[in-house]
Amino acid sequence: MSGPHHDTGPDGGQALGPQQLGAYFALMEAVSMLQHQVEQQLRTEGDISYVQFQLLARLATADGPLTMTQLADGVVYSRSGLTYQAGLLEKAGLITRGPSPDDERATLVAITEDGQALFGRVLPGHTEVTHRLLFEPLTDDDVHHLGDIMTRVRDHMRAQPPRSAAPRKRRPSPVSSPLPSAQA
Amino acid sequence: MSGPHHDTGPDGGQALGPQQLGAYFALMEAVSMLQHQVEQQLRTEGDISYVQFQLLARLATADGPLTMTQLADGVVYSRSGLTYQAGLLEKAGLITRGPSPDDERATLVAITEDGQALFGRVLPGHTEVTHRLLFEPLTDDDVHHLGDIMTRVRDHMRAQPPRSAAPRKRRPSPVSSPLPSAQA
DNA sequence: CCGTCGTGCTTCGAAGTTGAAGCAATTACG
DNA sequence: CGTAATTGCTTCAACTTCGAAGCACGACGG
Repeated sequence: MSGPHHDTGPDGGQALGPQQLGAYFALMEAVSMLQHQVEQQLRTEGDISYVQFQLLARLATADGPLTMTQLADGVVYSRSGLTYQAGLLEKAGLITRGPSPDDERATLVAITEDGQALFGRVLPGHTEVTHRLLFEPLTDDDVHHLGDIMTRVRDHMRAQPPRSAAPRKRRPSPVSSPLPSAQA
Repeated sequence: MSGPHHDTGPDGGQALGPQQLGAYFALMEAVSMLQHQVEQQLRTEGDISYVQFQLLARLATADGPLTMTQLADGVVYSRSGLTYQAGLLEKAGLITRGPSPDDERATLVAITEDGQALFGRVLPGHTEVTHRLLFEPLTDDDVHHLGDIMTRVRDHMRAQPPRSAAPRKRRPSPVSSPLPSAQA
């Protein structure tokens, strides 16, 4: 058993072994395919994108309204992207945006009944696709391993310091993600 | 085509257990973060996108020139996307496009020396990022498991018949902005 | 109070992706 | 051969995303 060795290679770079290359490629391709299929399903059944689904999911499982910043965390990389998507969702009547009583510069976002209804309508299909494509060929043991491995990787990545200076101060309030968060 | 009938609930959906949910979320978030970091590195060191890197990689490791279709396979989901990217790469002098002697409608794409040089220049950084973010917290055993699991998942997905095989079109309403609040 | 800085969100322009439509070459089939 | 269906690629319009710049509010320090 070897530990998590990460020696710097003799050539200055880190060479990836065949085992690692295979894992890397399979991982990226499989996730890419899964994402694509999930998008198809969400578009077909609910006419929403994966990003919009994630936003609805966050709002549906949150206790109350969220600010734009809280909502964006882990779903999109830019605030402007969230502004755009929130505009679409609001226009569709799935969410509402209103000023915060405390901070008038903040915008509180809440899910509407239509939004919850839509979320409930597409969730089974989402689950079905995920199950059929991802979990069907896996044993319980595999799932356990996968979760353990990817959780460790994710936490490791989160702990990595940003390569460049933070353009703006980050909000260190990591909310327990009850729903899919694509990235931080 | 109806899949496996493992009906576990009255709503016809497959419920995902906590173990599966955790694995799913960690998987998606970790890959998303990894992709983002890789894009940053490629943009910084070589001024190319991840897609462009993948295309160069395919050409660099292929025996000879590839057709557009062969090149697109597994990298982009639309042919037009490849046309666009190939245009950029050709303009940058990294690849060449020419007609095929056999099929005159086909376009053969080959990598130039500049393209190979650029690929060789950014590859170490790519490897380094992948190693640092993905493999550093993993043991050799983990990598083996991950590769095994994801390879099975990928092959399983590849074997899945396209959803558009037989069924007729149901509702071709490609509305993206105005989300229909259709009360089913 | 008042000026300054930091924070929350939006607007704007640039770049990339997709699906549908279109064109040219090839193959299938009488 | 001759016509029709198919294949390979490109063009085009619509949509999405991001980063930089901008606006408005809130927190401090004088």
